[in-house]
Amino acid sequence: MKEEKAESILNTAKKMFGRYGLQKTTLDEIARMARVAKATIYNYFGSKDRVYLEVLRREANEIVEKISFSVGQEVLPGDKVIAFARAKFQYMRQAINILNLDRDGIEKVLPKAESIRSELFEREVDIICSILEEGVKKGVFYLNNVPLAASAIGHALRGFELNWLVQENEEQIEYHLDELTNIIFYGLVSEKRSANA
Amino acid sequence: MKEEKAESILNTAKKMFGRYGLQKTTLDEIARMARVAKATIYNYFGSKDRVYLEVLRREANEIVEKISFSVGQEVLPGDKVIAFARAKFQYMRQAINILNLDRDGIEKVLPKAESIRSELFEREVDIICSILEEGVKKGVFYLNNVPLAASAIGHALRGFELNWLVQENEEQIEYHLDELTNIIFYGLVSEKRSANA
DNA sequence: TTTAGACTAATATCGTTTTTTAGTCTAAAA
DNA sequence: TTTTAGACTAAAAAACGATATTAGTCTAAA
Repeated sequence: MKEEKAESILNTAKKMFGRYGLQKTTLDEIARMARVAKATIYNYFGSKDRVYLEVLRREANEIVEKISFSVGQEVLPGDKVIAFARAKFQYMRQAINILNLDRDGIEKVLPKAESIRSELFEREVDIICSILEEGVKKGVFYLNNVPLAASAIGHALRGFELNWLVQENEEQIEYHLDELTNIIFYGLVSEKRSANA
Repeated sequence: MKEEKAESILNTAKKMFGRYGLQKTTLDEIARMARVAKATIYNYFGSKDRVYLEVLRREANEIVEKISFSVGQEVLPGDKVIAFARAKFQYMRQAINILNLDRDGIEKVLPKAESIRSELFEREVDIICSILEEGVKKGVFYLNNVPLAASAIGHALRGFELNWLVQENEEQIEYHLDELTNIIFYGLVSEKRSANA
């Protein structure tokens, strides 16, 4: 029941996979770096792929967790939307392996890995969905089809996510994201505006 | 001055590159399929890369042209935004090589090719920009920073573009796109709504 | 339980040979 | 003049076999 062993293995694996990728990282190296026997890794995870998938799974969970926390800090649905967007982009940075996953096009990598990626997307949409639902219930948002709207916003945010991998300047992302949330709030045709940049 | 030769070469090249990619397509094949001598291709284009880049350039131009036309058909700025989104996704389908370009992650391909891709993005943003500008001038859109808003919308649409490569069902895209434009118009906080799905 | 380490079978790497292909050239045909 | 077929070269890619790594197993000791 030495949980710390598994912990140590996964932390090391996360770093190594993040730096060198799935192929170029060997279990012998991970074992050496994590100061455990290779057999121990097999005891816990059974295969190299499952170590990798577990790393991805934890990254996804961590992101969802952190986003949920940030959203939970806010009270007003509007603030929650903004918190969501900010948190997502801030914490995505730490999910190196998930990030590399769609930098590499996903193709060659395990199908399971892609499903974790798309599951993350759906969980994000779920969070957006519940924010929107709350907003509608409170009478501050007006939407015909909440799940559809959530999904659309989710897709829109993906555009930033993927471009951001190339773009380096964090400020640019901030600006654009602010403008997008602004539009999402008030639309193009409303006179109401939040504080301008 | 036999323009038709160049035309034939480019049409054939577009098909072959689209089907087999840059690497797996040989100039000998293109020459054979286009019923011209290989030397003729070199007369016109000078190198294989330049043939490929010319194909990309034409695809980009065609898209911009078709989008501009579709947008031009509409009078109201709101309709123009919708026309833009629809046209973009409809005609992107035909730009096979540009599409493959970011399916393959762009990495391995020529740097010039990427610049054509990002140039296309900027031209699209320019179109959106002028639509928004017109809307603001006519008093139907309200925006602090038009270019920023245009860029944000452009990024948002990229999210669909990239996801759509994986998703097969065209209808889904339609639905989501409709919802997104709806949000972009009226925002989350406005009671005004267009006809619902 | 964990460990070090030996072990195997599959996979990847590497260096070499062979083939393909981008790009050039020429002389004839259009 | 321009285009063509085809020969040609140099460079890159594919094929291939030999070598080395590495995923995964097993064992006996700690």
